[in-house]
Amino acid sequence: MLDKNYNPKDWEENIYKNWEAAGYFKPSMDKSKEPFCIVIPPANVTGVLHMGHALDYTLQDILTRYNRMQGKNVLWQPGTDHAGIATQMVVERNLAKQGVSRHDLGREKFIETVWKWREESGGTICRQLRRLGSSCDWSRERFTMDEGLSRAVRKIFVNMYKDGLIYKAKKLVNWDSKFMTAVSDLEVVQKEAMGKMYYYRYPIEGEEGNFVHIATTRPETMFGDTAVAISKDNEKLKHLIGKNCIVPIINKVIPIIADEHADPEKGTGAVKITPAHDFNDFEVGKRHNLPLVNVLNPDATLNENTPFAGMSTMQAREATIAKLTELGLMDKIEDHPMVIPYGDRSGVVIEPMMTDQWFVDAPKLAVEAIKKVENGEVQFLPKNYEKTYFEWMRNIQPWCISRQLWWGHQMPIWYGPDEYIFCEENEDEAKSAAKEFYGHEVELRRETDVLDTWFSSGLWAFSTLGWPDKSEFLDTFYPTSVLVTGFDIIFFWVARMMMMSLYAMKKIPFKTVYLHGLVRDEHGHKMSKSKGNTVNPIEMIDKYGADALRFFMAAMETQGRDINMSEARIAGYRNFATKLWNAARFGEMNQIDFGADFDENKAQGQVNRWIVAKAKKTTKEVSRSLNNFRFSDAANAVYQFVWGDFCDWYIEMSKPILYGENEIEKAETKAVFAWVLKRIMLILHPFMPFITTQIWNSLGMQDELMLQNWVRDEKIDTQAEEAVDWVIEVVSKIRSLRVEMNLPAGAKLKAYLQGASPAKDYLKDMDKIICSLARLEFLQIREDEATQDMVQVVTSKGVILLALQGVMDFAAECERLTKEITALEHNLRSYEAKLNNPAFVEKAPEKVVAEERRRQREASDKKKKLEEALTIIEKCMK
RNA sequence: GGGUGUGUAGCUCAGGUGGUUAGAGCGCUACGUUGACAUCGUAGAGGUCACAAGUUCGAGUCUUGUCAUACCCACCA
Repeated sequence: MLDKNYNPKDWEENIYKNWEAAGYFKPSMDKSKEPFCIVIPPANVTGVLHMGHALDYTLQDILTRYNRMQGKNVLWQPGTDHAGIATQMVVERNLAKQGVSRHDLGREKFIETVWKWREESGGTICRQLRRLGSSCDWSRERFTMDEGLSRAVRKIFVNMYKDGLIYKAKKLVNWDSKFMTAVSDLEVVQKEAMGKMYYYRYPIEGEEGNFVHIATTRPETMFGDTAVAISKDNEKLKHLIGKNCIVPIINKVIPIIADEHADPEKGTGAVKITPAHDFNDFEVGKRHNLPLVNVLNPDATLNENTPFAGMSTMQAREATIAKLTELGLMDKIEDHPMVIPYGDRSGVVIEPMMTDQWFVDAPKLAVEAIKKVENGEVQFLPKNYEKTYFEWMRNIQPWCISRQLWWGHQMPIWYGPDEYIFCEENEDEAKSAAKEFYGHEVELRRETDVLDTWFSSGLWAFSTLGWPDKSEFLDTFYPTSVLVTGFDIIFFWVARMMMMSLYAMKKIPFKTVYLHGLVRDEHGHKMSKSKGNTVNPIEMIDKYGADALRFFMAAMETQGRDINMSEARIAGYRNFATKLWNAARFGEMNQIDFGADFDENKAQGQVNRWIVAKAKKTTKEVSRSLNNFRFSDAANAVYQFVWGDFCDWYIEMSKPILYGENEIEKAETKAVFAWVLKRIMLILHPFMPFITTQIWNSLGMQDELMLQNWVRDEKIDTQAEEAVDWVIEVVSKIRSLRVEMNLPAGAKLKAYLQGASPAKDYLKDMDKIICSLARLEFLQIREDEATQDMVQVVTSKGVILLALQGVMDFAAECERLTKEITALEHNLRSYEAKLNNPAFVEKAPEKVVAEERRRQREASDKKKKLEEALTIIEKCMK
């Protein structure tokens, strides 16, 4: 039995528990079935569910449930990510509240704390995923730092190192001075800001009063200058090339060199070269063999190579300018728009810094990864993201994978006494390798750096399936079927997965990449905590049910475009669920037996045949749309069928039969009703798994809905469609006329059909239905002419004549209409006068004028309508 | 500087290969408690499909340009 009201909160969580307990999310592992697999984009363990997750996971669950219902062997592989920097940051912040720093604890204790913290709060996002209805196989849940995945990370690392694809190098990298670690290019965000350009001059060595003028946005780095560059094409300045100049304050002599990096058009044409703190200067330095002078400490304060050791860069900048001014070397300071790099997590300015770091040879790995997309083995949807992917991959830089953090996969690298590198999967192997190398046992020192989180995420498609061990799951499900993720993650994750998977497996990780957009607020602004415009999906679920939120996501998802949040719309889909709930209750109240088998092809009644055809058409449309990842088309097709065809028309049309005397018709209609409702449960289930299961179970169905088979390749009987579509047309037109002519709502009209076949034939079966829906006393066929008191309703298949005699008082109505028309005419005159007044039109605000025009148009339209009605009535009176 | 989107009803958005009268939800107006449902029903108002030119028998849809707007990448001494 169904409750009187639709209250999803009462049973959603319970239904989920039953599914999970029964093991329905596990793949069948039936070898004869086609495999289908999605690996979940691992959520940050520290995270809580946001709208982006809700979208991402809803789409995946729809695909998972749909394919499961296709009878495939389906695995949705879940898991979470250790999210190095993000997690370490959260735990450090927690510790700070107790006045403890990670250094107080030491590395080992700190990592213990992180693990403990994960145990306590790490399950949140997975619990929230369950609230959404996600049918992933939780028994296979993985974590990027669990034992198996850590082993995969070490193995890949060792292999790549030995293949020369991972190497250590002293390079200029992006340095985050808050976390005191290197970060990759992708973790740096460029922000525009108004800064200052400082113009000052360096004296030329041995030429009193001669200077080279330079311009810079970062004067405090001048202590790291090891040259000044000028273009050899710079006619004005090229005479200085070859001379030396003096860095003031520290009085250091540096050469003036020729380099094309110095654009004569920019700045002063002469550039100070600071190879240790600028990516361009670094390249210049390499070309000219310039020494590197580091002027910063890891926390971005100035070091002892400068006169301002210990100062922050901003303090040092001021001090430098003050000193230069004192020395009389400042020329000018100008406002200058510039782009400053910030750490995406730390929010502090990123400094290019010379350090020892580890790199993956991404340019080499990219070659295959590009090819597989070019040749179509991997397809991006929407397709234009392939261009973005190519663009990035073809210009890819070596990937800095080492992080000077504590939380993460410590690199499997050991150093011998002479710093010789041993890269092995564990300490024992490293030791024996060292023993072999040195001829005796030695003390080894392990590398303290950890790996970029995305290194382990990059292995996700195969590591979660059991790699490097032999695994039935790996054999069955790799390559996976489709990857669903946000477009913002293409570089971070999709590209890395392509490269790592192709390296490790020699096979693509997935066949299709479906990229969706961002969920924005209702006005299209990006959601952010600082703006305070975030919406919590769990709150939406509490308020409207998970099904409503899911359906919203599906219905809004078109071709990967961004989605604007709309609570009103979610409420609308809750209403849709209520509507369906009540339709099911209607069936229940009419003692419909849902358990009985029925061959829908045997239905005789027009209306029954019609709804069966519509149901099959909708099924086909949903299949076709989901096969092509057209989520909104699929959702809208079901929505329109359930609310429009089934509730608005079929239920109303079946009432006269259900309440009538014809037992044969009644029995068939009940059977068809049951068949259609069950079909709705089936095709709606991927979108709204909770309500469909609840109704299914409440109606006494024994088998589990989510394991039912989807129906394919049905014959659709299109013959019945035309008849019922005409009935709908007739009823709609009569209803319109009733309102337009102001007929009393309860008045029963006499109606006659003037028409030939097929309308006449349709009438045989359906006059009762038309009468009931259009509130007619009767509808008969009439061959002779219409009498005066009749109005014509023209339909596509014949004319319906409505007899108005006795329904309304013609004289009174005539008087009412005339009065109303007179009043409107009066109004129209006043609008016209106003709008013809040039003073009004020119001086009044545009809005007011437009409003006046709108009123005028409205009044004029209404007048026309009333006049038409009056004409009809006058005719009737004759 | 290079690239990718978007611009359709008051609001938020749909409109694969060009084809009757351009759709939906919300909002709005009028009416309505008829034996599933007021979380509802019936009817209705509301659009120069950003602008301009072109291709075509026919353009919201294709081409070119303009304007507006969002994002991505790179660079900026």
